[in-house]
Amino acid sequence: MLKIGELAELAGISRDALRFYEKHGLITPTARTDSGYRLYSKSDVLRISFILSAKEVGFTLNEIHQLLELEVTKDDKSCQDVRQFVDNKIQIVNRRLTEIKKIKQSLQALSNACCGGDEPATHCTILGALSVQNR
Amino acid sequence: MLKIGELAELAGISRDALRFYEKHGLITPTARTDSGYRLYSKSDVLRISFILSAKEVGFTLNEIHQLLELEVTKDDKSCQDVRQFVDNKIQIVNRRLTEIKKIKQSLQALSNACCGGDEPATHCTILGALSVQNR
DNA sequence: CTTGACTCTGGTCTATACTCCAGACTTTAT
DNA sequence: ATAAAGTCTGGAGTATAGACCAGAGTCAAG
Repeated sequence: MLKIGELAELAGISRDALRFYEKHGLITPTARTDSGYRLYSKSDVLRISFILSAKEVGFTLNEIHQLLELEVTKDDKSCQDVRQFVDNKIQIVNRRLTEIKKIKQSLQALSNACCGGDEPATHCTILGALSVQNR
Repeated sequence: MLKIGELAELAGISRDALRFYEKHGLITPTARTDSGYRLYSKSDVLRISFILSAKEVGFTLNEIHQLLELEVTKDDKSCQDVRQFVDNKIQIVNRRLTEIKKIKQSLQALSNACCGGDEPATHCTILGALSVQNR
């Protein structure tokens, strides 16, 4: 079991962030010491790693909270609810994936085009690189 | 040339957002009418579309501002500066690309696994789907 | 057994990215 | 020609995601 400082270092975030996530219901330490120190288990580590991934992808803490709360209880209703919610998120993710590939190409075009080459200067701004893409 | 409301609708954002971007130096309308109405050109539309893409990818308005300001003036110094800045952003983009693929797989696993199948209920939370991935 | 590092709760403060008025002017439709 | 819809500036308000601080308790090492 890890104390808050240890988990914070492992995850690369601050203790305050961990307490903040707890306050907003994203994670609860598996246990506490007698003196009240938070103790995090292995599955807490997995949970934090999911939270950070999802954040990186652009989900808000609120959305992440909802994702973590999702549970299919095997009846049809919960199933439909979950499926609809998740499929909606997948759409969002797909849109981001498209955008991120576009931006990546523009950045790479910019990085490649300008140094030492004899490309026209129009390639040498991000919008130049972008409009080259668009052709 | 488009008025602010027309561009806002085209881009799917609010007029206030457009004025906000302007206030923060991300875009300036190509012209104004005699009465002071903003007029946006085609290249303004491209610029807004870049801003929105970059936002979707998770860049802050500040970073986007820097990206839009980038200009290689063909001397070695500006070239090096730009290259370093851009390569750094590419790294960030690559990290996000990795994360987004992970999350997408988890979401898809969750969407597929739970409805109608006879998978164990452990697959039926996002963390269940995630730890299935990890195996 | 004390000193320094860590943790606790509760609270205030900050940056980012807008949204939402208010009051005045302009344009468009009937 | 007038009403409705759109635009202007300036300023206040809001949500999100923490950072930072104070005062008090806790733990580990010399």
